[in-house]
This record gives sequence, structure tokens and C-alpha cells, in this order.
Amino acid sequence: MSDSQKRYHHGNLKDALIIAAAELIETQGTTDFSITDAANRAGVSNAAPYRHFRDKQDLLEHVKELAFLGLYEALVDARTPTDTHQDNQKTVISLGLAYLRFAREKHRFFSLMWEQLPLPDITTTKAAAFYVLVDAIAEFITGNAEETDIDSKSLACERTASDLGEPSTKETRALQAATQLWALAHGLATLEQNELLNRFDRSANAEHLLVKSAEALLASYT
Amino acid sequence: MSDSQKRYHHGNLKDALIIAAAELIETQGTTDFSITDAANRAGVSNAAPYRHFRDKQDLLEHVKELAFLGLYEALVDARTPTDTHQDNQKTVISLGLAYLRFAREKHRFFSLMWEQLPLPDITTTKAAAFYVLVDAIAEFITGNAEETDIDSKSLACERTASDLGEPSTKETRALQAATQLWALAHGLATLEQNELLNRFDRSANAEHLLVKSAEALLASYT
DNA sequence: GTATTAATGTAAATCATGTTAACATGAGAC
DNA sequence: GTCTCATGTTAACATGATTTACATTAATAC
Repeated sequence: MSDSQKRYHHGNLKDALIIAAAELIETQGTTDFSITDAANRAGVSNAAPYRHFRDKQDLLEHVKELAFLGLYEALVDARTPTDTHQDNQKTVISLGLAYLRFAREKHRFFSLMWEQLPLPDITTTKAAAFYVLVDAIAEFITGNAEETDIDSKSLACERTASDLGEPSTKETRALQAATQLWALAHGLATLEQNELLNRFDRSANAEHLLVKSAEALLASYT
Repeated sequence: MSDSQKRYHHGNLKDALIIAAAELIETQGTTDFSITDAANRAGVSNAAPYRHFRDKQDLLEHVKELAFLGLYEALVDARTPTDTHQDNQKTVISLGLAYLRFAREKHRFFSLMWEQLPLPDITTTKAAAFYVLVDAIAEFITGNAEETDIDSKSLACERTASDLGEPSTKETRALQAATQLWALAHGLATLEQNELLNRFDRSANAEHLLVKSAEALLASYT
């Protein structure tokens, strides 16, 4: 009982439940899990979760938030220091590849992230992940690496829509391009998971298609 | 009791249940429905569905198949007779726009279609819908309208992977381009539903982004 | 036509699970 | 130390999926 001695109060049950739920989703093939299982895994009774979450959906939202954090981190890790315009393009593409990799390796999470209807408010981490891509593309368009402290993992999402006011034309173009790239990567990942990718053409390959498409799209911004 | 007199046997319960489930999904905002509700709506007891479906998941698969049929039809309807190469590009784009429209108007279905894990086998209608796009792009690439009876709604999917053998280079390119376009449209639709599209740039617009992207992508095939 | 059989429906029971209510415990404020 | 609130527990309860035993009808054989 060195560490796992039963205390009446867990101490950090909320996070433990989120992690337990995430593990269950990853372990069992499905995006569905039972409150009871998650509670047991966290070592508490099946009613305890209701002290921390309104209902199951609420817990699920927190798992989703965690998933978006994972995506955000995967994208941040994929960024590479850039010097030249050519490197900037490489960075953008490597973000796209990281997106594909994330969708493949965490495909249960990836499904979950887009499963339910839009919440009233966009999640913080969702915006943050999006902005990683926007920033990279903005640098590509600007054509120089006037970096925004590329190493820090601090959430880039402090910058919300209201902060922006009217976005500059250059920023608008970056947003537009980022949306196109995200859509592309997202679609490729989804098609791959649904086996529409190499069903008819065995040689089809998400990475190759992404690079080819990204080049074509970015070319229209040069 | 002109028509709705209670007979012990329903007559066409299987289809009735699929439709009932589809209606429930559309009516209630959620992709979740209860077997009981579907059964009641079809006028039978809650156990009757099990004569026609292994379990709820099985019924859901059939609803999904119906949804893909709807997509297929939406795409077929969006095709336009083509004469010139320019028209061929318009057809491709109009297919993309139809995809966006479908996702918007039937968004519960659209979510459902991509929700679960890949089935062991691709659904027939999924392949058919995909081939509508492939055909249009093949015509675009070929540069002439050597139509494949454009009016018939007969499922284009008779042609399966095994029929294809080694696809020709031209066919491979069409498949590749179709995949890119589908991915793009799918991603844009998903981002729109998740409100990532115009969150930061109010002027962002799925249709506009699709046209712009499609032009850039198709340009790389000319 | 009538008997047999398979298909299809019902009612009732079971089981899992989300959710709530009433009560218990313990940590920190005073 | 006592009070109080946050946090857990146990014991219902409700919903809904699924199964079992039985009922009804359609189809088929004769």
C-alpha cells in the first residue's frame, strides 16, 4: 500500500476521470465508454463523477479538449526553425503530415474530436491548434521568419477573434490558406480512415497526396 | 382505418425501421435514437426490430447506407451536361458545391456517415458516390465529354476494384485528383460544421474557398 | 382445402448504465 | 474542537438494449 492506500478523497479526481475515460476510449475500440468503468478505473464509485461533471456529455467534452491539446502539441512539435521561404513551405507541409500522423495514431480521439455538434463556444485548444498552422502559413506568405517565439508551447490562442479587429489583408490570406490546408489534411485523414483512399488505387498514399496538394495550393499564394 | 388498419405483419418493416430511424435522427438533433422509438414510429413492438437487424449498430449501418445514397443522388443531380473543357471544370466544381450543400442540409446524416470505424467492406453507395466525382474529373482530364451515360442514376459502382486490374495512368490521375477534391470538400464541410471556418475571418466562406482551391488543384493537372 | 413450417410479431424478463437522492467523511476556517 | 463545504458512498430509479417464450400469419406441400 505504498502509494495506493485508499483515501476517502481522491485528491485529483476530475483529471483522473478525464484520463481514465481517454484510456478507455483508446483501449476499447469505441468512442463509447461507461461512467462506471471510468470511475472504477479511477478507484471511486460510479456516482462520484457527478461531483465534477454535469453529465457524461460534459466529461466527454473534457476528453475532447484533451484530444485537441494532443493535436496542438503534435503540431507544435512538427514545427521546424525556418530561415528561407523554401523552408517555410516545408514547415507548412510538415504540419500537414503531422496532422495525418496524429489522425492515424490516435484515430479514436480523432473521430471523437469531430463527432458531436459544434459547442456554443469553440474550445480554446481547437483555436490554438488552428493558429499554429495559420502562423506557419503567414510566415510562408510573408516570406521571412519573423518568428513568434517558435519554441514556446504557450497557447497561441490568447489572440481571439475580438482581439483581431479587422484582419489585415495579409492576415486574411493566411487564414484562408490555413483553412484550405487544414481542410485538405482533415479530409485526407478522414478518407484514409474510411478506406476510401487506396480502395481503388492501391498506390494511393495520404502523405503523397498531401504534399502534392499543398504545393498546388501554396503556389496560388506566391 | 382506411389504410392503417393494424395487421399483425407489417409487410415491409425492415425499410420502415430504417426510415423511422433516419427521421428520428433528423428530427431530434442527435445521431442517437432508441430502438423503441423507431419501432413505435413504425407501429410495432420494441422487440420486432430484432427480426430484421442483428442489433442497433446493424440498423445504424443501414441508415448510414441510406445517407450515402442521398449523397450519391445529390452528386448525380449536380452533374451538368458538358461540352467543353471549361464546362468540365465547372462540373467538377459544382459537384464540390453539392457536397457542401449536402453536408449543410443533412448535417446529422453527414456526421453519422463518417462517425464509426471503417466497416470490413466499403459500402456500395459510398463507392458509387466517389465514382461520380472520379468520372467528372476523368472527363476534365481527358478534355472531352466522352460521356458515360450521364443521365442514368444506375449505380456506377458495378465497377469494383477487382474489375479494374491495373488502372491506367490516366485513370490513376483522375482517382488522385478526385481524392484531393473529395478531401478538400469534406474538410471544408467539417470545418464549417465545427465553426472553425469563419471564426477568425468573418468573410470566410466554404463555397468560395472550395472554388479557389479546386481551381488551384485542377490547374496542376492541365 | 388443410397441415406443416418458416417468418414475423408480441409480451415479459434481464441486464447494463446514466442519473439522482440521502447519507458519510474529512479538510480547512474559525 | 466544531462547523461547514467539498467530495465520496450506497441505494434506488429510469431508460433502453437485448433475449426468451410464445402468438400469429404467410407460404408451401400434400
